[in-house]
Amino acid sequence: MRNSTETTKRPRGRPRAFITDEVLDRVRTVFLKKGFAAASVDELAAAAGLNRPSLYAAFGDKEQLYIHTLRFYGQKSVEGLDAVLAGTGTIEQRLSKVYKLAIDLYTAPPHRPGCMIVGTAAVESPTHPKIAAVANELLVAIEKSLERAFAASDLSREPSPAARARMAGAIMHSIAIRARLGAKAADLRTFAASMVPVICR
Amino acid sequence: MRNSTETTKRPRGRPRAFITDEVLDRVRTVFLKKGFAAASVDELAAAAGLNRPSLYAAFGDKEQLYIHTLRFYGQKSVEGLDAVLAGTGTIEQRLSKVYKLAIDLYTAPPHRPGCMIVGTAAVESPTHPKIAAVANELLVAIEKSLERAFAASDLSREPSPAARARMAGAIMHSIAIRARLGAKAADLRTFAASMVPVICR
DNA sequence: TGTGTTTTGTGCGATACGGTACACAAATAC
DNA sequence: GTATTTGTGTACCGTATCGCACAAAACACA
Repeated sequence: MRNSTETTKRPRGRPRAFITDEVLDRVRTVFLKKGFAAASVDELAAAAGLNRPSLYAAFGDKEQLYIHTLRFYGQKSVEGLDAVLAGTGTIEQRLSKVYKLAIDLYTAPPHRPGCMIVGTAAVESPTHPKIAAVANELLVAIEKSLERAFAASDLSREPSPAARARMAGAIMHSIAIRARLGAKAADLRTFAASMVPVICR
Repeated sequence: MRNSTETTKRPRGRPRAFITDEVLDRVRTVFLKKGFAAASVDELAAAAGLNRPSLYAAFGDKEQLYIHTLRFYGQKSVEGLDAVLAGTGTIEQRLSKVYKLAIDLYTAPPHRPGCMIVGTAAVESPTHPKIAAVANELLVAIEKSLERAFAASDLSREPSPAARARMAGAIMHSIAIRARLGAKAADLRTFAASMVPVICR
C-alpha cells in the first residue's frame, strides 16, 4: 500500500507505472460484475491496464487481490456512510439520503451490480474464510455506524439503537439483493421510503 | 423430468440408473456450498453419483443444470412457505415459524449455506440473465405467498399486505446473507423475533 | 559511469475445465 | 430372437486458467 502523492521521497528501484487506488478501482468493477470465482486474472489485469505478474507482485494471488479490493470498497463505503449520517437534518432525512445514494450506486448501469459485500463476497464465504472475515468486519462497521447515528438521535430508546441498526442494515441488504437481480431504482426508492418511518418510529 | 414412481409404463430403452429428484438434491448441496461459477462439473457429477455425459444428457450444460436445481430448490421452498403460512395460529406465530425453519435451513452445518437464491444466484445475475430470471420468479413467488398470508390475516390495511410482504422478505434476505457470512443461529433467531412484531404491527 | 534495486512484460508450464465422441450395456418392440 | 431405443462409462479434445521464471527496463545512489 504505497502513497500515490509525491510528498514522500521516491523509493529505490524502477517506479511503478500505476496508482494503487486506481488499480483497485478498476479491478473492483470486474469483481463486482462477475464475482470472485468467475473473474479471471487475465480480465482483472486487462481492466487494471497492467500485466499479471505486476498484479501478483503488488497484491499477491487472486484471493488477496479480491480482499484488497473488498477492503478498499468497504472502507470508502463506510466513510461515505459516516459522512452522510453525520450531516444535517433529521435522522429520517439522513437515513433516506443513505438509501438514496446506495440505490444510485447499486443500480448503476450497465450491470446493476448491487453491493460488493452482499452480491459477491457472501457467495465465497463457505469456501474462503478470509473473504468471509473481511465481509463480516465491513458489515459490522456499517451497523456500528448506523447504531451511532441512532444513538445520537432523539429517537426513543425502545427499539434500541442496535436493534434499529440491524433493521436498517437488513433493508440495505434487501436493496442490494434486489438491485443485483434487476430491480428498478424507482421501486427500490419507494421501498426504502416506506421503510424509513418504520425504522425511525 | 421423469416420474420416479413406477405407475407409468416404462419407456423404450435402457432405464436410468438414477432418480431425478435425488440427483438435483445432491447437486444442490454442491452449488449451495460453492456457488455456480466455482462448482466444477466434475464435482457435481461425483456428488450426484453419475458421470458427466449422463448429467449433460439429462439436464444440458452447467447453466441449465443449475437452473433445474434452482427451480427444484425454489419450488420446494415456496411450497414449504405456503404450507406454514396456511397453518394454524396467529399471523405472528406463523411468520415466526417461517423464520425459525428458514434459520435452521440457512445455518445448517457444516457450511451455513444461507439461501441458494440470495447466496448463489444473485452473484451470477449480471452475467447469466436466465439465472437472474428464475431467481426473480422465485423471489416474486415468495413475496406473493407472504402477501396472500397478510391479506388473509386480520391485520390493519394501513401497511398494505404487499408492503408487509416486502418487509418480511427483506428480513429473510438479511437472514440469508448473515447466515452465509457465518452468523450464529441464536443471533438470527433473536433478530427475527424482534422483527415479527414490527412487521405485524 | 557503474552498481544495486525494483518494476515491467514476454513467455511458459502444468493443471483443470467444459463439453463431446464413441463403443458398450440394458431395456423394450416386433 | 432380432432390431431399436435409450442410458452408461471411458477416453479424449481444445481451451482457459493460475501462477511464475527470466530478461530487459527504469530508477536511486555512489
